[in-house]
Amino acid sequence: MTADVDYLNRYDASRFPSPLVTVDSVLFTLHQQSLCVLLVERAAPPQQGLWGLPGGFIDMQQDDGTRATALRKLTEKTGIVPSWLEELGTVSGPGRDPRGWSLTVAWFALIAWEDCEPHIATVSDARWVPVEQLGDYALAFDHGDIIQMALSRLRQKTMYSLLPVYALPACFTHGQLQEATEIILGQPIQRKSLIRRFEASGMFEETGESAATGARKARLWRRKPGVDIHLFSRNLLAD
Amino acid sequence: MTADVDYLNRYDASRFPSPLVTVDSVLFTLHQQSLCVLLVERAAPPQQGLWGLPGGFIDMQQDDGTRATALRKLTEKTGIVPSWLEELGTVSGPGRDPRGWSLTVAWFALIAWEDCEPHIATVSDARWVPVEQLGDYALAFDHGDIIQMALSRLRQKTMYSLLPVYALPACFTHGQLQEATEIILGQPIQRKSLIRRFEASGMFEETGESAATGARKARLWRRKPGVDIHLFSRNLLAD
DNA sequence: GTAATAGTGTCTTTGAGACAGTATCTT
DNA sequence: AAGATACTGTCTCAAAGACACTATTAC
Repeated sequence: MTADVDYLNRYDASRFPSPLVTVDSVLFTLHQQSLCVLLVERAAPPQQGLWGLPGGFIDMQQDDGTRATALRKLTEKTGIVPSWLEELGTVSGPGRDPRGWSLTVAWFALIAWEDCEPHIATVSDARWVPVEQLGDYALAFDHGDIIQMALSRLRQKTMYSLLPVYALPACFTHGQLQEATEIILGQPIQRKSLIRRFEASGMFEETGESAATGARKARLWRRKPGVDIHLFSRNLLAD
Repeated sequence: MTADVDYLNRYDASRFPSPLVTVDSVLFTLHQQSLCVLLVERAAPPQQGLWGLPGGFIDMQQDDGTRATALRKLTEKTGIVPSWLEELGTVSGPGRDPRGWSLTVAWFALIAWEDCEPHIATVSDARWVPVEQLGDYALAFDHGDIIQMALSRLRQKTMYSLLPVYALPACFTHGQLQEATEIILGQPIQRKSLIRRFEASGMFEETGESAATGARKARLWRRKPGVDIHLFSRNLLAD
């Protein structure tokens, strides 16, 4: 290892050509019965004026990993920290960015509409787009593909976990979770199955409060602090 | 988009500091009742002499993505193309490589021992290490963590797919698949459950041949050409 | 024949799907 | 009381777990 000292003294990273590295996030939320993605209008070239994912370059001074980069960019746009953030994967190649060989680390996030709505309304270059309307937008680079990757991951994971809770406010009812799950999957699910899983997951506790969202008051629940997401060994909608 | 032309003429990637980008692979195989990982002795600094994952820098002339980089490096070491290769994720940060802020795209691969054994024997700086013996090796960077990520992904995926077939030769018996699965999971599984899945997957066809691996001859199977891996909606060993 | 591995039959168990039934709230 | 939503009970169904059983080969 002492050989390293010598080597590192002579090492100059800038001598080696290296790909352009960016970090982009697919941030989902639920609003008005629709699954929405946050898009940002590109203010500078390349592809100025097109819509794309929130993201950008790594700040090597500040960021201690690409998760930090993703969080920093998302917080700039939404004003809050997403309650779920996981790595989706990378896309790379010589042709996807006109500036040259590039690599993007894509992240995938969920947020409650209620939590960020006040802030996002003030940002004119960011917009929540329902997934069904994505076709109306000219998307930059391969961001359309990345969004499709994220969508399929979101739907897959919804089948074997209660991921949709991360798109709900801190306190919520069974009915809200069912609605969120159905919007994400695009089809109705059995309430009974959902509640069975809800109990079995051990992820939640009652607040004691109840909410009058419908005719009868519904109990309110919250995530137990510090409890990890539970993965089920069977899928919902397994046919 | 015409604004891009001007912009790109003036664009010089080397003006921006960028992280060190590498691609590393965790290549698994099965040998003598053990799950093994391919390790390579580092021939040059940093961390010369330590053992690490096969990998290296992207060749921006040749590689059309990090998958190509991973394949190129694996083929150099093993002489063959792995039958399974998927992206594991990235690790990044300022402290993991002494040369500075770095990012590694990690890939995860499976190969049949029989297919690469002749070649690997001739390469003195590469070695198959049974996972139980990883503790005996001083591993470079955070390669130990990456191997653990790969191991848990491999085991997880083995629970809801027949991934272990990719660690078998082109023709194999039910018994070999069961053995492979049990080695990977580290515990016995029900042969009946495995065969039920095997049939249901639609991934395989009989060769017509049979092999005398044990007392009674066993039928030989192969993967149907062009058929994708089947994902089950329930896990094996769900307790 | 025996021993050993290959392969099948079938009962149990688990958890999702379906849906009827009861409870509680607003009007 | 009526109507709506919240919640429960319970039957069916699909696939895994368990394990006994039969089949084929080597010796």
